[in-house]
Amino acid sequence: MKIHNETMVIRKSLATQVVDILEREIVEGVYQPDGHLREAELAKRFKVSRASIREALQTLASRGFLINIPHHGMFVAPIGAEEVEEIFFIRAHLESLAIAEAIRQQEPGVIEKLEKLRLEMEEAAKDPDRERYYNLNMEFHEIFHNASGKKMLAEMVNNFSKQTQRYRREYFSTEAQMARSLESHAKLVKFFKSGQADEAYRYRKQRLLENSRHLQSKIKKESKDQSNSPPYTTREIQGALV
Amino acid sequence: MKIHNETMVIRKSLATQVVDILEREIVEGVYQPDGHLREAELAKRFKVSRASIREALQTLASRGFLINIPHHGMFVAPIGAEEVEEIFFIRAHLESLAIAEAIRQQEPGVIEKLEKLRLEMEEAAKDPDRERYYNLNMEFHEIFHNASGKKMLAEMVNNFSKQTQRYRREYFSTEAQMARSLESHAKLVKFFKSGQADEAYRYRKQRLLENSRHLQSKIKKESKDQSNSPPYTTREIQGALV
DNA sequence: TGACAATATATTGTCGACAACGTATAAACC
DNA sequence: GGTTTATACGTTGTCGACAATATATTGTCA
Repeated sequence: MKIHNETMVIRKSLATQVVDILEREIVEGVYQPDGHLREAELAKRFKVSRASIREALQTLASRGFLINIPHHGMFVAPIGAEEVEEIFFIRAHLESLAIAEAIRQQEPGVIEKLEKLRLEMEEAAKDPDRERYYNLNMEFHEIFHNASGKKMLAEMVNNFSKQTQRYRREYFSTEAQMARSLESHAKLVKFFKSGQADEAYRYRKQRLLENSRHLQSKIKKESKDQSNSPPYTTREIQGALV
Repeated sequence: MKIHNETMVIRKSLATQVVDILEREIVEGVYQPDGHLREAELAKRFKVSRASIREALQTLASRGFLINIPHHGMFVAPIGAEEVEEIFFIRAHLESLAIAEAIRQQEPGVIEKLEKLRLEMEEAAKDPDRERYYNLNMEFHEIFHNASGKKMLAEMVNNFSKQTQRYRREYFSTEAQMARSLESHAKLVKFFKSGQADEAYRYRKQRLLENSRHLQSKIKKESKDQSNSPPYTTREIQGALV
């Protein structure tokens, strides 16, 4: 049997490519919360049709990065204190679940990858190279979640992580926080080695709920400083938001 | 101040209308698992352009009802034993969470609605009117979840419910099962009244995990009877599915 | 001048047509 | 006859244009 399609590489659709770029830019803060992503503008920038842009925007909306207001377009999802609380609340339960499952699974090769990443993170912390630490941290957790063997669960958890990423970015700002993060990873790796799934579950949940409280107080303080008014004010739109 | 937009009703986009119809049809089994939803066909049926159809299909895919295979289209998500297990696993944790939160919230008016629905369900069980019971059951749980005050959580849980709906349809087939369901609702209402959030959490989780096992064995038995081969067999597509 | 109506502008919503891709069928070659 | 190459077909992917909608601007009248 001959494989006549030698590329074997699935050519990504234009919409998918746009999604990848925009998602990263939203996470990195290039687009501010409540920012309006105009279709025509993006079509010109990426040199694709508005159809592809619309498809990309819809995908991002379904992932929670954008919100669609009919006849007004897509806006970067503004995450207030309440939303952060809710997202972290869900994360706290799902992510700890994924971790516990991964430990029960004991998929071969995982522990080595985690240990390797953990060591690299220690180096990055010493430097200190925050950007590198940040990326390694993401990778560490994604590998952990994927090792749960539950695809949907891992995908959901990874997506939630990305959503809160823009707020967590500033989390690793102080070295004390990085130290706490390192300790956390060491504990998780230890739990993995010894197969202590339940302990890891409780530990991770606890940590995430702590992070949630930490971030909430931070956001509340910020929003007090600059009481930002919503960009849309008409009665109809307000109604749509409810 | 005059409201010059007297409709005040948000005119739904064509895509949204199509979504509503197709989602129900998928849940009701009009479209079989692995069934191919052709854009041109649907466009002709609904008398709208393919653009609107594509948007609708993408939405349904993001909700987990369809899977997109590039250059081959959208197919009704086939849920095997593994997927059922995973969905129920996630549901067991998230739904019990929503219920516990709703009980902690004690939003006024909720308990009356739940009690009213529960009594109607008892009637439907006596009849027995399975269709009515089924719809009341859905409403009961949606109200419960929404009362959690956590919008995302409620939305996620409700969506998962719908996804497993096509398998649960046959669940209320015997009267013994309906009786167990009734008992479960009575317990949940009791927990709500007495504010026993933690008890409700444990109870609901337990029940869902039981349902999961029950359904899995059923599905496994079915698939043994009719070993259905996948509708797509080429190497490329198989690769895309991984 | 102030309220209301009419117009202009910007943006999303919808459409039909063509291009690209993958598969099945038919033709050509040994 | 069996294998390879070429062709035709069906379906999704992409595009540019037009329609519908909401807001902002201008014009009109008291």
